[in-house]
Formats: sequence, C-alpha cells, structure tokens
Amino acid sequence: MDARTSETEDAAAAQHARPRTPTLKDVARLAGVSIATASKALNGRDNVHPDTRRRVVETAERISFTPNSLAQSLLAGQTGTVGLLTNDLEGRFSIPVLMGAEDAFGAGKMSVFLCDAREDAIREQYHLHALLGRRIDGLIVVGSRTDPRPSLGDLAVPVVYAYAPSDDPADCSLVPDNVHAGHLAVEHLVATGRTRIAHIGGDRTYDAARARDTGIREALAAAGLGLTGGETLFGSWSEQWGRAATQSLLDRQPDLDAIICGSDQIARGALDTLRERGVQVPRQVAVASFDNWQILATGSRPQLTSIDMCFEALGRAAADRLVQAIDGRRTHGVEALPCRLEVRGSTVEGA
Amino acid sequence: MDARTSETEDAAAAQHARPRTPTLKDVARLAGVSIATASKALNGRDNVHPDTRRRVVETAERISFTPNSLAQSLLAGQTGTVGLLTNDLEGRFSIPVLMGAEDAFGAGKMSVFLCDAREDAIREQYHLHALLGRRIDGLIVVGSRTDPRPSLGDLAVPVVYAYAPSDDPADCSLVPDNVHAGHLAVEHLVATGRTRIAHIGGDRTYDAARARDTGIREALAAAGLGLTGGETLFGSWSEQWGRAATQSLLDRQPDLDAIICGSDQIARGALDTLRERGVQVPRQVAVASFDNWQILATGSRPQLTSIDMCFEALGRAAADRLVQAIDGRRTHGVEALPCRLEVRGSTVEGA
DNA sequence: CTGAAAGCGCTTACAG
DNA sequence: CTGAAAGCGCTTACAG
Repeated sequence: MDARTSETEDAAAAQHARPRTPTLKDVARLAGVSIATASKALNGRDNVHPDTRRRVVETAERISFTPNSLAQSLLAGQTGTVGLLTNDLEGRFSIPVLMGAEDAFGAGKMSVFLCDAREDAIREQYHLHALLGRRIDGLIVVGSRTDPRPSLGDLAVPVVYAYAPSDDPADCSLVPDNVHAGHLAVEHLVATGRTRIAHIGGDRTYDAARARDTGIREALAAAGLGLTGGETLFGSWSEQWGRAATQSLLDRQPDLDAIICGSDQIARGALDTLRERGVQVPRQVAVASFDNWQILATGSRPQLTSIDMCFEALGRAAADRLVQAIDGRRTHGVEALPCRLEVRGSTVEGA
Repeated sequence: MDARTSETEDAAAAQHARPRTPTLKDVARLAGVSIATASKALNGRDNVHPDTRRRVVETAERISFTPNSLAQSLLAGQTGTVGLLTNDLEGRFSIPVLMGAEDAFGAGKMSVFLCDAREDAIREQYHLHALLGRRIDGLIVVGSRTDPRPSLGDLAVPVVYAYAPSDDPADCSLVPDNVHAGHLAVEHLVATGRTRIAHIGGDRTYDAARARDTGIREALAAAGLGLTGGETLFGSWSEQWGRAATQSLLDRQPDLDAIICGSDQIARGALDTLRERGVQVPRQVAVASFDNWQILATGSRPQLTSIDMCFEALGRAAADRLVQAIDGRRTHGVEALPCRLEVRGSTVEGA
C-alpha cells in the first residue's frame, strides 16, 4: 500500500470514505472481553457467562458486526460456496437448475458462483481456475444439450454434470430421461384414444431429438402401433420447421389423428398450419410436444400439452449428489431423471 | 477437529480421500526456498534471482498449485467478487444483465455470486447477509419490473440497481428508457409511411407499460399525428390479450395502418388475429412491439419488428458504475439507457 | 537476492 | 468462566 498524502486526494477519499467494516476485535474491545471470548459468545459455545454473552451479542448488533466468512473459511477448510459453470446462460436450462440447486442447498447455506463459458473451452478453463482459486467446495457443470461433453478430469473438488453428461463414466452425470419423455407422450395419446400418431422431430444431430424418437417408437410398439408416416421427420427446433413439416405430413397422411412435436416451438408451427388447413385441434388431431416452455405452451390456441423436463428437479438432484460427494460419498455414471406430462387443450378438449 | 480413529472410517475416508490441496508452503519446501521468496517469485516481484524464480514456477506447475484466493483477499481487503441479487431468475432480465456484467468486469477478473430473492423481502435479507459476510466488493440488484423498489439503504459496499430503480434518489439506478423505446417505434413507423397508428398496451399497473405509451404519444404528437382509436387499450402481457384487443381494434378502426404492441407476446396475438381476418402484414397493417424476445420475435410469420431493451448494455453499465463506486467515484440518481430498434418483416416487406 | 516476522480476521485447544 | 497463543494461507515491509 502506498501512502496517499496529497491533500486533495485525502479530501476526495474522505468524502466517499466508508467506515472500516467492524471486526471481531472491535466487538471484543467495545464489550470489554477478549477476542476468544467474543467469538465463543457469538457462536453459542458453552462456558460463557450469560451476562458476558448478552453484552457481546448486544455490542455486535449495535455495530452491525458481520463475521468475515473468508477468515472462517480459511480455518474451516470449507467455504460453503459452489461453482455453477454453464454454457447455456441465454438458454433455459441453467436457471431452473440453479433454482433447484439453491433450494436443495437450503437458502443461504451455500452461495453459488455462476460463470458462463459460452461454449468456449478456453473461457471454461479460465473460469475453472478462478473457481478453484476461490476454493469452492464443489462444482456443477451445466451443458446446453444432452449430448456428452468432455470430462473436466480429476479436480480438487467433486463435480456433477447436469443436462450435458460427461463422456467419462467415472464422473457423476444427471440428465433428463428423453426416452421416458417419448413414452409419456405416446401413452397419453393412446390413453385418450389416438391410434394414428406421427412424429415431427427436432434437429437430428441432437441426442435429445433421437432419444425422444426412440421413446416414441418403443411406446408405440408396446401399444401394438406403428409410427404414422413410417418415419420421423427430423428438421430443426423452430416454428418454421413445424409449419413446413406439418404441411407435408397432412398431404401424405390426411388420416392421422395425432402429432407429437419434438419441441414446443415445432408444435406452435404445427398448430398454425393445422388451423390454416381447417383441421380442428384436438377434435380431429391432437398435438403434444416436449419442453413445456411456458411462454410458448400457454400462449397458443389451444394451449399445448407438453412434457416438462423438470429442470428444477435436475438441479436439486445435482445439488444432492454434490453434497453427498463433498461428504465423501461419491456416485458415478449417468443417471436419467423422469419427466412429467402437463395436459392442456391441444390433446384434451377443454383441458 | 475431532480425531477419527475408527478403522472403518479411516478405510472409507481413504477410499475417497482427495490429496490435500497444495499450499505455497509446499511449493516453497519442494523448491528449497522460503515462503516469502516463493510468493515473490510467483507474483513476478523484483529482486528474485532468475534461476530461483524458474525453479519455483516449475515446482508450482508440477504440483498444480493454485493460490488460495481467500487468504489473498483477507490481506488485500478486496475479494474480487460481487453479488448479483435478483428477483427475476425465471425471467429474462437477470441473465443478459449478468452476461453484460461479466463482460464489463473482464473475464475472470471478478466472480459473481448469484442469488434469487424471488420477490421475498425476507429471503432478500438472508442473501444480503450471506453476501456481506463473504465480503463482496459491490452489489448489483436486479428487479423484475421498472417500477421503483425499496432501497437497501446504506451498506458496507456500493450498490447499483438495475432494471428496477431504487426509490431513494441517493442510490445509483439504471433502467431501460421505455419512453425512448416508444419514440423509436413511432419514428420507424412514420418513416415507413404509416399515419394511422394504434397502440395495444400491456398491463397498465406496470411502469414500463405507461412509459412506452408516453413515448408513443410524444412521438406521434411530434409528427403531427394522434393515436388512432383515441386511447391506448391496456390489458395484460399475453398473446390472449393481443388477440382480443386486435379484434376490437379492427372492429372500431378498420382503416388503421399500424399497431404498436406493448410486448412481443401481445404482438404474436395481434398477428394471429390479423391473419384470421385476412389482413396482410405489413402491406395493409404494420406491427411493431417491444422486448425483442428472440423466441417469439423470430418464430412468427412475418417476423416481428421489435424494440430491444439492451439488457446486456444495462449489465455492462451497471458493472461500470459499480467499479467506479468501488474506486470511490460514486454516482447517483436514475439513469435511463437507450433502446434499439430491430427491423423485421412485420413492418417492412421482405426485411 | 533471500528469509524471518508481522499481520489479515477468525476459531479452537489449552492454561489459568 | 476467561484469555493468551497458535494457526488457516498468503503478502509485504524490513533486516540481513
């Protein structure tokens, strides 16, 4: 620290000066006890005289003493912080995962460092280094798609991969069960009387698109049905694709009675085309999709029946696994978590 | 620390044991120098023999030494961390703001603690206490709407309010300029030849809804025009409202040639109704809206011309102000940041 | 050029 | 019941 002796500088500093943050030493001095006693009194340790404790506590409150967590962490060897390293901040995975994690840790128990690597390995290493330097107790890594991502390898702290699994089976990964999601969609449609079911898929380069298709086919087979149209139309995760695919689907399969769409965006496009063609939803054709993205699913006419991927539950599970690992009970492998069907008017009249 | 001597516990611990994180002491010992010299060598201080420095640096790399930021912060009195206290995690304000802030701080320079108070004052106090305990250097508070929110008062660290301004003018607040946004919409429509412009507003209990309306009226007046339909229809931020309001608008003002919608959701509803009524967009009626929410604005037919509220710029500005305040140069008052027009096909054919 | 010492703010045995 | 002392991991004058 260099001495700042210029008068103007001092004056400027004084204007904006914040009083030094009080320390335990201040509390002790003002309460007339030793630092050790002040510490014990504030932390509810035994062997402190009730009067002494009261005096210390009152003093601490009076000067708004807040213990310095850095010093406490240095002693304890644990910081009560975790890192959340994401590649999907603009997307919609990280945030529900973060909220679920916050819930699981218990409000205020753990603080979360959030960093966005933006799909850039260099930036990821940079953030990782900063997090490790801050001695996080654990790390949750969130990806933007369910395809496997490179493992970060052996770090000084436990890691849980959420949404995008690690490519190393020795790591602990948590993903939504997209196959199960496909089952749910088909089972719901079959249960509500549909038998000629088509599937408009998303981008086939995504594991999620293929896994959902697998689930749909499995469930259809289990119901003694086949996919109407023979094969899934894969395209992109957009309304544009939903409109185009629905056009060609209606041309080739005018008798279909249900369409499963790979995402809510695709379903919004499908609804548009069905309406333009004068096809009644859900009377003539039911529409179901995946993601249950509120803004899309509840704005349409009718509203969309959709499979929710339960990202918050994913976040809670990730936090659970992380706490277990911090306590020395590590788990590994990829665990797929169940999804949830949300029924609305696009499959059931008046729902 | 209690001694754990049970054999089974030791065995279990050993199985999962992580090697103790190396410290500067380890580096010093292995390099055969003092801790002080090791520190100087790694931090690029003068007066270290080149050979010594090389040996220390190599040793540090070999054992993957990462300096403990907690210890450094304790000394420095600064932690290089900031808090981002939000009430809008599920929403779409916080994340762009966070990204802008990350950019402004410079990747890895500052780490961000993200907490969501979920509009709950108790939870907010709880998080605030945790953040202060962790000795953040500054705090950004993000709200869910542009209406003023209660000030947090005088804290031990500088605070910048983003999106939702503080109700105390002594605080530093940054908001998007919704009046300016209204100007932009009108000026664009007028410039492209529209003269009979109506406005379907959002929820009138929102400051943003009223401010946009104010801007629209101001700009219309400046162009020598009035609001077609006489008064703004306020409702809610939904597609449903957009559809309903457009119905009644078309019934009462069949000659209008442009509709400004209070949000992209409302505009999506308006487009639906216009299409059903056989009104061509943008040929007969242009549609412009606010928010520029990609998922909504780019999925429609035609795509939506929309005013972007520039949340990332807001985040960058908030980070700038915070860094200034940390350096002792505080600013105060509410500053409104400009918005940006994104032209697409709903106002200009083929755009 | 190198290292012993003090200190950041706290907690915890340990003596009294 | 209370307090002096050691120590968490680091940095920075200060002596040598």
